[in-house]
Amino acid sequence: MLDDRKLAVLRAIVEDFVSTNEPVGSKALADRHNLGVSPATIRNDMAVLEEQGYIAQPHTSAGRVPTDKGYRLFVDRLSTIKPLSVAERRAIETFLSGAYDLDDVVGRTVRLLAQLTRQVAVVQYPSLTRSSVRHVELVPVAEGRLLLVLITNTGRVEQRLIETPAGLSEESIGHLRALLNTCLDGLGFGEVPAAVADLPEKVGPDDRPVAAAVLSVLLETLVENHEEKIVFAGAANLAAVDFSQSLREVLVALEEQVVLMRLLGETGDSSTVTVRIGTENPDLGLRSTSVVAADYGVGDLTLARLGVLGPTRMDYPSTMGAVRAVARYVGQILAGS
Amino acid sequence: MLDDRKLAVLRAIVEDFVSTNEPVGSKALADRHNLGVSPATIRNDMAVLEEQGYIAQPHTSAGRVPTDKGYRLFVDRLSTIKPLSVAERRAIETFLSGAYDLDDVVGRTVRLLAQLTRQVAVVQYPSLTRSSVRHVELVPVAEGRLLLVLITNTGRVEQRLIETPAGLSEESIGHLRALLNTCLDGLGFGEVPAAVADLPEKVGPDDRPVAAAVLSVLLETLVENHEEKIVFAGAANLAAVDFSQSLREVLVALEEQVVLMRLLGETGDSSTVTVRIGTENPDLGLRSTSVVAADYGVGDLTLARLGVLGPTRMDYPSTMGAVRAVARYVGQILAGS
DNA sequence: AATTGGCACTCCAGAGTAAGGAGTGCCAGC
DNA sequence: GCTGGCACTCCTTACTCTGGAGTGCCAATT
Repeated sequence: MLDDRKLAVLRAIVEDFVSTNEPVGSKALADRHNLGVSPATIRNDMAVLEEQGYIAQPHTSAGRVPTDKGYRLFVDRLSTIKPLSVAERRAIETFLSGAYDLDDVVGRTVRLLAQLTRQVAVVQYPSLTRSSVRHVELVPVAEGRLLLVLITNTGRVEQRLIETPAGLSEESIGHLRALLNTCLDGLGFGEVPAAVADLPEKVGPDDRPVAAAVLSVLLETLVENHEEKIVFAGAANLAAVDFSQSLREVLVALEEQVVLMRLLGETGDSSTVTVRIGTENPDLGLRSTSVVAADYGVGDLTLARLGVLGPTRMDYPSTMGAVRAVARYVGQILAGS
Repeated sequence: MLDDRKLAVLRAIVEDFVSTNEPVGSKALADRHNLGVSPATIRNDMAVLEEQGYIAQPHTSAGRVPTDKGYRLFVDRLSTIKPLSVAERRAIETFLSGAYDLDDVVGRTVRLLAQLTRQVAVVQYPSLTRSSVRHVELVPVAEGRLLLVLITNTGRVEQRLIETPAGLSEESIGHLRALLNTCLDGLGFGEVPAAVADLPEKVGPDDRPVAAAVLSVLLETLVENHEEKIVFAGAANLAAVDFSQSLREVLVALEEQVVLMRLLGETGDSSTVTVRIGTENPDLGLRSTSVVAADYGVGDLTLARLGVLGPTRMDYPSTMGAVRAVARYVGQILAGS
């Protein structure tokens, strides 16, 4: 349907439009890229591309602009991921290796990615459902209140307050803590519910209510797992692009954890980097943005996702390169710690 | 120098400009506020106010706009903090009391404040320097790496990775943990350095290097305290106001922890709510914004600050009311947990 | 002495008009 | 199937013009 030259024209249109942000016409194309044909021929090709929905004109007698469908074709068949330069790789490495805990790793990653791509970066914390228990701690913080602290193998630390019956002895707490740790150490979070089911029966009758309270909070934290932690950075980069009135919508979307989660999408179908373009996004406020995302993890184990959000009119090859590289380095850093 | 009527005129100008965002003229003033005098008289007063630098005109033959100096006078002498409505108070209370840990309290607070004021809210985590140690935990996460987890009386949980010599026994770790806890429990963070100074001497010779490593990380975390944690929310509200090109600058400033810290300013000079107007701010990118901030804490103990950032042209009385109210409620919530 | 109405003046905002130019679609010729 | 030519469209920019809001000043009034 589309011969090679038409594809080349589409590629040229995307590249020019991305770099100039202005509708591109047949003459400019013929000048800047040596396609070996005249503007008139290009016009004919453009007419076909437009008919098939890959490009559109803002108004009669203007140049052409890629549609979402056009970008999609570009990403799928007309471009290759652009590897980062050596200097960039080195910068990533040194910047990330300075991190001293998980919060810091995630914080540095998200800032790094935002700076590298000059867009908004989004990073999800290593998912609880794919982690395992390293240690459980119970700390009394006040009469009738315990702090449950949960440390995962990925270094993530979860904390949760528990209301307990008054008059709980130090000894009972110690006992419970020991029980929990022997029960749970090293367990994947999926296995936790089964492992702790009979916990109340293992403690003295007086401590049953406490055990039950701790258990319910524990399960709530892990299994329902309703608060996947996720952060973003680089909002300022949005203001640089001309988003006109939709900037507000984008900012609103970014502040909603839920939207952010949906944005990164399901963890990948094996392909390294996934791209969502414009209306392919689930959220209405983000019709004119694209998301480039990838899984990251240690070895074969996928921990979570990270990505970049920007205007549909973005430099996909470079952005995909940056996302892929950062995802790999984060994996390495996490593996090392 | 400025009689009552001139002050009334200034107040009217500020109020009208804040609500309409347009330069206000003498006629409009005479119509909307019953000042009991004619527009001509008001014009004379305005000429005086302008001469003294309280108001300015964008261009000849336009209405007047308050200057930073004008807002300052308004805040200091012409307005009173506007208490929140009962409904608003109740909403705050229920919203905040649903929080289940410190992260959650801070997160809810910042979102609440942003929503309440329709501006950007900034909340600092309870300062480490004013907290005390509740519990110290050492968890091995891999060969040669320990995770130091520190729990404060305010419920804040700090984590930090420690590189240790290899071949550390479970027993040594347990010993060190016990030592740390007995040394430090209940101590204010200012007292920590002195208390742990002789720690290496209390452990066996083999464990000295580990003890030293733990100690240096601990001190680094607490005393240097170089990373005051601080969060913001409501960036989307910035887009609603017309910040023209400076929006980018403001967003950039917001993403810098350091700038954010300076923004909230020193912990208060006893007055409940402090206001920084336009050029009074330390940061250049924020010349056209104002910051309304307050301390929060439990009882007499100040823990940290929170506040709101918006255009200089903001509704100061309401914003101050919201900041004051939220600061109080956060204190109550923290006291209760 | 303070206040007021009148008046000429300034200057922005918005609407209308015109010229320029980039780009298109179509067609006939190669 | 490609190309050059040509008429046409319509955006962009600049310019002009007018209406109106607002000012500053002054002479009259209280």
